[in-house]
Formats: sequence, structure tokens, C-alpha cells
Amino acid sequence: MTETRWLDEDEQQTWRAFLWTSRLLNEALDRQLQRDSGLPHAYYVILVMLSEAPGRELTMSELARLARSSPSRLSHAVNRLEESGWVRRVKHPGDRRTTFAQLTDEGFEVLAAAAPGHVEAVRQHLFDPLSREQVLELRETLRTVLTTLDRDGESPDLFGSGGGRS
Amino acid sequence: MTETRWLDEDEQQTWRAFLWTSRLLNEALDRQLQRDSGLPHAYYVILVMLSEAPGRELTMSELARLARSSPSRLSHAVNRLEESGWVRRVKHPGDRRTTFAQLTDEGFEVLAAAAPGHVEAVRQHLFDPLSREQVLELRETLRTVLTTLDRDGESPDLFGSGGGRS
DNA sequence: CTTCAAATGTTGAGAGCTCAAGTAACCTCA
DNA sequence: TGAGGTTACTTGAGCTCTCAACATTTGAAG
Repeated sequence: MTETRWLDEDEQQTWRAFLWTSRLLNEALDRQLQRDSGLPHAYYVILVMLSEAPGRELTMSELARLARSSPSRLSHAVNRLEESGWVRRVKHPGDRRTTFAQLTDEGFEVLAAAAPGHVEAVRQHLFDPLSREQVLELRETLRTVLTTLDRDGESPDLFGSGGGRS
Repeated sequence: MTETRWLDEDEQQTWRAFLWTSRLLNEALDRQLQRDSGLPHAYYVILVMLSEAPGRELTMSELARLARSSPSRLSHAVNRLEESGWVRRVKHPGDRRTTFAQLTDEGFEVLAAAAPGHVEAVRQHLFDPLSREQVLELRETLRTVLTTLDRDGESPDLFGSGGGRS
């Protein structure tokens, strides 16, 4: 148990800016999509991932990985999307554990109708205020963070987060 | 209705990186705080804002503004925090509409106990992988985005988002 | 082959959030 | 002074998410 290294002023400000930005951006997009297309942003992402997949279908596992969703969350989401008729579940013929999620034609239509407004909102809130240089810098920075987040997420605690901080 | 300006490759990648980063980061912090201190990250932020306020109290409105929360969300949150004994509601003597939220001593203790683990997690996931230069760049970029987000949020639609896009 | 661990996915309960609707107090101004 | 708008805050219903538990199927090891 070592002394806590608190955030310095720069870090504090950066952290809060990140927090507020991601909060407000998420809420703005959620509101826009919900209002205009009746689906939350997380569900929109699921439809996008399916639409980009070969045959517009993916196993639940693959879909969860691509959408960075927990299996549970995805399952609940697909339940709802299936009720809406936008996604269909299909059993895998070979391996009876795995299930495909397929984007239906109707789901594709909904996505196609939702996309322009969504992209416009992303542009307005995120890209319009930034220079191209800032966008590229931002991408690199986020990729760096994402790499460690993904690494930490895969094998949480193989070597113990409590032990080896010497 | 003009043609949609889709995101180019750089923008697409930047956008998804932002999305995944903010998602994973939020989830990691939520899990850590929930596990170690029994409160979601949004509630932690509320306690922090109160702890930094003079007299450790704020009106609900001010608190909502600082924590970038809707009044409704804040009200629900304070209900729960009050049940836990970490926050207390006090009526304003002069203006009977307004209510103060006060951080209790017990709430302060909980916050003090939660802070080191939380800061450690933020450091590990966000700041450790970044150079100081990246941190400062990131801060500027986020501030820029935040400025327009705040501006858009305050007066949504004074001039109509449907009309004047000519 | 049988057993046991791993992989895939689902469910239900509980908690937080959103949105729309409400209540109550204050303020303005004719 | 009282009518109408504004400000401050709360509530309830519905929806999504989390977490833990579960069921099923597959693969591996003896």
C-alpha cells in the first residue's frame, strides 16, 4: 500500500474534460437517435456492426466483441431488436452452442434512415469544432489508451493488481 | 435537405476510437467503484462536487450544473444518497423552492475511502499510457469540443435546426 | 467412454436513467 | 393584487444495464 499519487492540475482538468465530453456527447447522440429513430445509441452500433459484416450476420460472441458489449447486454439488446423485427436469431448448424444474429431487411432500412441524422450530429458536435490536425492527434491518443484498456480487459488480474507494484 | 457528408476514413476511425475509449473507461471505473465502494461513478462525481463546495453544500441546481446532470437524474441520485446517509437535503430559508444538498460526515468518509482506488484506476487506464504532451493536447481538444457542446446544450433550437441550413 | 473444464449464450432481479408530467414557490407588471 | 410566466425540484413509468446464476454444448484427459 503506497501513497496515493493524486492527479496534478493538468491531469485533473484533462480528466474532467474527458468525462464531461464523453457524457454530453453520448447524451446528445442518444437523444438525437431516440427522438428521430426510436433506438438508443448502443443499439444503433449493433445494427451498424451487423450491416458491415459479410452476409449481414455475426455470431453473438463476435458481435459482442465488435460492439464492445458484454454477452448479457447484447443478449438483452438482441431480444429487443428481435421484437422490433430488425434482427433475427439463427442457430449455427455445426456448433449448437452458437447463435447468429442477422440484420433483417427492415433493420437495414431503419439503419439507413437513421444514419444521416446521426452522422450529422457527430459532425456537428465533434468534428466541426476541430482542425484536421487535432482529429489525427486525437485518434492517436485514443488508440494508445484503447490498446491498454483492451489489454487490461482481456486478462483481468493474471498477475494480480495488488501484488507486484514494487 | 442536402446530401449527407459521411465521415471520411480518418474521422470514422477517430470517432470509433472515441466511442470505445469512453465506453470502456466508463465501465472500468464503474466496476472498480461499485466493487470497492458500492457506488456508481456518477454518484462518486456528485460526492466530489459537494466535497469541493464551500460548506460542502450546494443547491440542487448548482450541483446539477457542476455534475452535468439533469435535474431529474440528480434528484433520483440524491434520493439514494440520502437513504445511504451520505447526503442530506436542507431547505433554503429564503427561497422555499430551492433545496441544498449537504455532504454528511459519513459521506465524506466514504468519498475519502473511495478516492485513492479511483484515482489509481484513472491513472492506470488513462494517464499511464500517455505522454505529458499528449495529455496537454488532449485537454485542449476536449475543451474545444466541450465548449460547443455546452453552447449547443444551453439554447437548443433558438433558430430551428430544420429551417435555415441553406 | 466418462468426467470435468471451458465456451456460448440466456435469464431475472435490482438499480440507474430518461422522458413527460407534475407541484410549488417566486416574480413581473398592469 | 392577481394572472401568467418562470424557476426549482420531484415523481412515476418504462427501458436499459449490471451482476450473478443458470443451462447447454463442446473439447480434452485419463
